[in-house]
Amino acid sequence: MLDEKDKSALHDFLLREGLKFSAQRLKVLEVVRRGARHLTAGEIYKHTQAKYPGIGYATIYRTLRLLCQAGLCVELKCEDGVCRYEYAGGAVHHDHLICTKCGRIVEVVDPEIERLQERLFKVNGFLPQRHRMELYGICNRCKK
Amino acid sequence: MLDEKDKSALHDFLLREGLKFSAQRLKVLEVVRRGARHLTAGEIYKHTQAKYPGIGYATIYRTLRLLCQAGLCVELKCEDGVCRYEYAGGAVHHDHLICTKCGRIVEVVDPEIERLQERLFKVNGFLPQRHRMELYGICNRCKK
DNA sequence: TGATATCTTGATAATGATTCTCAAGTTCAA
DNA sequence: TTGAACTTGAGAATCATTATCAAGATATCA
Ligand SMILES: [Zn+2]
Ligand SMILES: [Zn+2]
Ligand SMILES: [Zn+2]
Ligand SMILES: [Zn+2]
Repeated sequence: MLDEKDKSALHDFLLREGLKFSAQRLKVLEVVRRGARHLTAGEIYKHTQAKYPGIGYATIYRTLRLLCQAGLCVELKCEDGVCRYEYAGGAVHHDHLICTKCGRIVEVVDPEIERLQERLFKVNGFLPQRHRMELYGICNRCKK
Repeated sequence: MLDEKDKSALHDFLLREGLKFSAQRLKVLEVVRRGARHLTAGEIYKHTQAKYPGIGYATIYRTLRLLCQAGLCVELKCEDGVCRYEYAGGAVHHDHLICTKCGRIVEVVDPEIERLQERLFKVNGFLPQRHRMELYGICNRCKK
């Protein structure tokens, strides 16, 4: 169900941190890996229930945090106050273009913007860590 | 305490929307206008209490939403899940550079980035509405 | 292969920011 | 001045996320 690469990336991370492997953690990774992108914790909970009945909400949240630390997942704090998660194993950074009518999310990346962001960090004496850029507008389907 | 311009901008907005003027609304606007930038609703509540004892939390939240609609205030959804507000009467758009150690917030704007963002909207067939860009790093004071 | 120390889990309670409810108080156009 | 419509404050409700903790699973080492 899951690439060996993903599974061993999880294993390696757990070992490195002195943590333990579990079926639950693997199932959550599977859902994040195979499911749609930008799922909420609640959606991930439901999908994981199908593969592992009885799993609890707390485990979903704990595991998502773990996967983020392992670099296998990225958390996106949305304007509606709900976090969404997406698989990030070996994926490149990207930003989001979001339709305010239908909620459609398009992933974008502009190398020139990325470069200018780095410059902003430097000019202001900051050590760059990460950034978040969300562009809100109305998509072509909703413009009519 | 407040520019006539701010006061009448509030009045105009309320009139236009069929809403009513109140001392509470004026005081909240005053706090947002005169106080520090990027205050949380809780901080605005405390500051407003000093000027208008007895004001309730609900009124603070309701008024902040109103001021945002009126274009007098801008809401910033922060990573810690708490919203911060800043006066926006006639102010220009800006983005935020945030120190992950001390929480310091520097306001920045890069016209070139703004231009490229517009291009991203167009290229993807979106009608631009707004955007949010936050750069997270460690500021020079915290780098040591 | 056990014993065991440590980590993980699920149920549930707690948290904390924000929103809702509603009776009582205000505003303002007529 | 009057009254319909809007606001307010107190407290309850919401809702995503965290914390708690006893019971269960994992991995290490003899
Ligand atoms: Zn980017
Ligand atoms: Zn994405
Ligand atoms: Zn900008
Ligand atoms: Zn600002």
